Amino acid sequence: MKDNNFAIYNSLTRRKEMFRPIHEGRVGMYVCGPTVYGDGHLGHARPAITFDVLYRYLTHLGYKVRYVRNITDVGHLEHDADEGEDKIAKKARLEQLEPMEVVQHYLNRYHDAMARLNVLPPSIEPHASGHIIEQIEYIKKILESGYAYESNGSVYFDVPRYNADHNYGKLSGRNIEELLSETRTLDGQQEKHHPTDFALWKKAAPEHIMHWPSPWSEGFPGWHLECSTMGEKYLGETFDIHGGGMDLKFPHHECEIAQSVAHNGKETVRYWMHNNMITINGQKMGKSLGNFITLDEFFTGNHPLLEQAYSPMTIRFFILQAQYRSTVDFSNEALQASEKALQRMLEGWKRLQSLKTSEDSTVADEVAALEAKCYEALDDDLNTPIVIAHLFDACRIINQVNDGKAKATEADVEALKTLFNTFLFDILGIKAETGGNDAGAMRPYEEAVELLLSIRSEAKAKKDWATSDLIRDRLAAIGFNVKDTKDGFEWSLK
RNA sequence: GGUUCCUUGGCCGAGUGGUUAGGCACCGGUCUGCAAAACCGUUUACAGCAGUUCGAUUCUGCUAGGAACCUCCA
Repeated sequence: MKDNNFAIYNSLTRRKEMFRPIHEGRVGMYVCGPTVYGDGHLGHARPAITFDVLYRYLTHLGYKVRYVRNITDVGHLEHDADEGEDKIAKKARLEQLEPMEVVQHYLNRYHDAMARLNVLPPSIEPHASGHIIEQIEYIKKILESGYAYESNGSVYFDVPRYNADHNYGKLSGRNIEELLSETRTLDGQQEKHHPTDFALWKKAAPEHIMHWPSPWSEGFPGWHLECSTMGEKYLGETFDIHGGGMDLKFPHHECEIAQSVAHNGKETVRYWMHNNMITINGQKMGKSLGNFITLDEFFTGNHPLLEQAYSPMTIRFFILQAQYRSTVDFSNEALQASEKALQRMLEGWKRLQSLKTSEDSTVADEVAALEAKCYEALDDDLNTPIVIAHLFDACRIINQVNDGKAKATEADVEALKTLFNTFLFDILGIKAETGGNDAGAMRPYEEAVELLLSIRSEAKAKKDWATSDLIRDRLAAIGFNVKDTKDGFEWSLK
C-alpha cells in the first residue's frame, strides 16, 4: 500500500479533503450510470472516464475497490409525458419493441463504446429493474420513519417534514423556503402535499408498459430511489465515494441524501464527487438540447459538426487534458490538437523502447523527479492535465536523448518506462493502439511493409529516386505514413 | 428571480500572492535528393474598475459577459 496523500474535492463541503476510507484498505464507490434508452454521447464519456481514472488510481494505491455503476432501465419520468410514462416505455412503443429489448440494445452499445474508450467495467453493474423488491422495502422503511406518505396509489417523500428535522438542500446549497416560493405548481400534481415532494413510488397509468406490483399500486419506483437502494445493498449503509455529473447534484443526489437519512437515520456517502459538463459552442451537450454527438459518431466521423473521425483514445486523451471539475468545450480544433498531442506522446513511448543508453546521464535528476510529480498531481484531486504535462516533459527528455543532445543511462530508461506504464497506461488508461492483442497476427503484414521500405532504402542509396518515390507514394496511397529518419525510416498506419 | 460556478496568450487548458505549466497553431532552426514527417528553440496572458499588500493573474468588492442547476439529463 502506498502512502495515501490523496485529496478529493468533496462537493458536500466544497473543499479538498484528504481521502480516508471508512474501512482500512477498502473503498466503496458508486457512480450514477447511464439511462439506456439511447446511444451514449460525448457527455456520457466524461463521468465514465473520470471515475475510471479514480477507480484505477485507488486500485493502484493498493485499495481493494468495489465500484458500482448502475444501469437505469426504469423509472425516469419524462417531462412531457402527462401520464407518467417512463422514458424506456415511450421509446419502446415508438419502435414497437419490448422495453427490455431496447434496454439490451443500447446497453450493448454502451458497453462497446466503453470498451473502446478503455473504460474498465465496474465491479457490479446493477439494473434498477432487477431491484424492484429492494426498492419497495426501502420505501416501506421511509414510510415507517414518517418521512413519506401515500397518496392515490403513489408514495411521495415529504420534503417539508424532512427539512424540519434535517437539512434538505445541503449539497446543492438550496433552502426549502426558496423552493417553496420558486417552484411552480403544476396541474395534476394535487397528489403531492408540497411541490418539492418527490415520488418514491408512482402508480402506473393503464397504458404504461413497465410496472410492478407493490403494496400501494401497480406501478414503478421513483427517479431517485434506485441509487440509494442499490448503493446501500452493495456498499453498505455508509460508503466512501459517490460520483456523477454536476447536473445530478439537484435534485437527484439531494434526494438520495434525504432518502438515506430517512431510511437509516444517517447519511450514506462520505465524499461526493461531481464531474463538470462537456459543452458545445459554450452550451451543455445534452439530450434535451439535441446538440449532442454520439460516441459512435465520433469514432466514425459521421456527423455534420465533425470534420473527421476521432479515435476513442483521442476522445479519452481530450477529456483527460482538462481537470474533471472544469467544463470542457468541444471543437474540432481542440480534438485535433489532442489527437496530435497523443501521437506525440505515443511516439515518445515508442522511441523509448530503443533508446540509446550511455554510461553517464545528463537527465537523471529530472527523470527521478517525474514520478513524485505525477503522484503529486493525481493526489491533488486527480489533476490529470498536470500528469500529462509531466509525461510530455518525459517525452522531451526522450527526444533529446534520441537526438544525441542528452544522455540517459539504462536506469533512466527503465525509470521512464515505469513512468509511462504506471501513469499513462495503468492510471490514465491510455493504450497504444498498435501492438495490441492482435499484434501477432499483424506481424507478417508489418514485415512485408518493412521489406518494401528496405528495398526503398537500397534504391535511395543508389540514388534511384524513381523506385524510391514509387514505393513511398504507393504505400501512401494504400494508407501508410512513411517518414525518413536519420538512419532509416519509420512508418505507421494513417 | 434563487443557488452554484466560470472569464488565462491565435485555440485548448493547468496553476500560483513575487520564480517556465503542458498541448495545438505561428515563427526561427536542425535533418533531408525532393517532399513530408520528426526533432530542437522561441514569441504572445491572466475580462474591466477599485481596494488590501512592499508586491496580485492569484485575496476582497463592484461592473460586464458566460455556464450549470432550480424540469428528464453525465
